[in-house]
Amino acid sequence: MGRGKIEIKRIENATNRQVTYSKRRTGIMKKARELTVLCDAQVAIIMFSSTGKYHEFCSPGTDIKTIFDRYQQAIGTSLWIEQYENMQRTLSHLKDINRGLRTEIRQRMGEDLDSLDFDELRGLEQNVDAALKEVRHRKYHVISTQTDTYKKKVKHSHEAYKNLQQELGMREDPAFGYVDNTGAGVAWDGAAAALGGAPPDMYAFRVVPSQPNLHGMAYGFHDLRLG
Amino acid sequence: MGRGKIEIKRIENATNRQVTYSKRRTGIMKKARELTVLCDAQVAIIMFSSTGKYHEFCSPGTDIKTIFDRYQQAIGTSLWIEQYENMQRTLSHLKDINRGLRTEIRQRMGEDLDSLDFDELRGLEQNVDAALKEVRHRKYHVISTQTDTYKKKVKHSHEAYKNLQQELGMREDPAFGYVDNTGAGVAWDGAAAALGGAPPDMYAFRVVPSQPNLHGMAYGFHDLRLG
DNA sequence: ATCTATTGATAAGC
DNA sequence: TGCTTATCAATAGAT
Repeated sequence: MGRGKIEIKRIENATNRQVTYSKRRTGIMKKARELTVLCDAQVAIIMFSSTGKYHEFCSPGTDIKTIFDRYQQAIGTSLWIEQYENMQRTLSHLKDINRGLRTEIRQRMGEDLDSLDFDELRGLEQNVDAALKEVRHRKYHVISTQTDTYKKKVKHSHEAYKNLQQELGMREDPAFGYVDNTGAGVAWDGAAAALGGAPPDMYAFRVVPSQPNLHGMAYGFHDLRLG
Repeated sequence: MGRGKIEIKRIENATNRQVTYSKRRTGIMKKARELTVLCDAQVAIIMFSSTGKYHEFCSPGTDIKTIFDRYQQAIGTSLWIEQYENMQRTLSHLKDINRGLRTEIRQRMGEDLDSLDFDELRGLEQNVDAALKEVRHRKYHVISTQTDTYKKKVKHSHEAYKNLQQELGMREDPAFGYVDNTGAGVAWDGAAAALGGAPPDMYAFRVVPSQPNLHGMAYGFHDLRLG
């Protein structure tokens, strides 16, 4: 229908293609509107041109989402609804788990114990007691390991210092009678400081007196509302 | 286009309407297909007849859901997608939180302590220690409350027993010289047993030697996978 | 955009 | 539904 018949295949000329798209798009929309009125039907059309522009048609009195939902239900594979409900289930399950975990943490902190009976309290006590031993053990392990490390570092530094001093003494021109002990001493102090401070403060490194944090949460305070 | 021009308004004759629906539907589908091929466009059409039957058209190489998603994104009011992504975010956030909570519980149980530095260990130790005191305190509270309760019950029972014995002694015919002390004694033992066992075992009621449970989870073991 | 020659769609009838 | 055909509508190509 036009000045000549055309083959139904992709129009290579981009301009021509765009023009034809516009004309025929209008035609389809009109047909859809007529169908809607004549036959009392519901029609939804979504179109994307090759240039990415979109156009839509929808029967009056409804909207595309409604028709799409109805379509999903009709076709049975209401993938989305199913997926949505699945997510909702997963979510509430996760929230339940979350609630339980927070309750357990509170109880491990010695709060909210009213709901526990004697056996549960006994179990909790034993468990927390065992945990305390573990934590202490680990703490002592860490502290002794660090102490050893620092001892070694200090020892090595001291040896390096003595070697340096010795070398300097050999290279120094005895005629000048001058040895830069001050400079060497400063270097030594600097090395010791860089290693985290020398004894007597060995156990005080990086100690913060306030509530310590773990994973961004302070032990002793938790936001126990549901996320 | 037909044997006569028709007005674009609802066709009252149902049969006629249905026939026209079929014919025009086919026409639109054909037009849509041609548009797809000629102009390299993506088209999705959903149609519902007045009788509720549905028909669809979709450009080859894609599907209606894809086009609808693209449409939702294009139009901006991607209500559904937004809601979906919101849920997805909430979900992964909850999962992260749960992961953190499980880690904290494990650490409160004395496990997975390697990642903690000295300060964190010190804070954890103090916290667990305080919690242990709380739990012990609560346990003693529960036990003393229960002990009092049982003492009272035992006392009441004993009084009831004495009253009963007295009443029996008054009603018993003294001529027979017989009082059923054995039976009363058995009754008394039964009452004591029903109350949870008599003293020296007062503290052993309902003690289960295995791992106690709390909220369906045993202290000392947790399913620490993500829900 | 607008204009037409031409093809395409379809109303009515069977 | 499917086929036919007279008629009207859509549109290809030019301007």
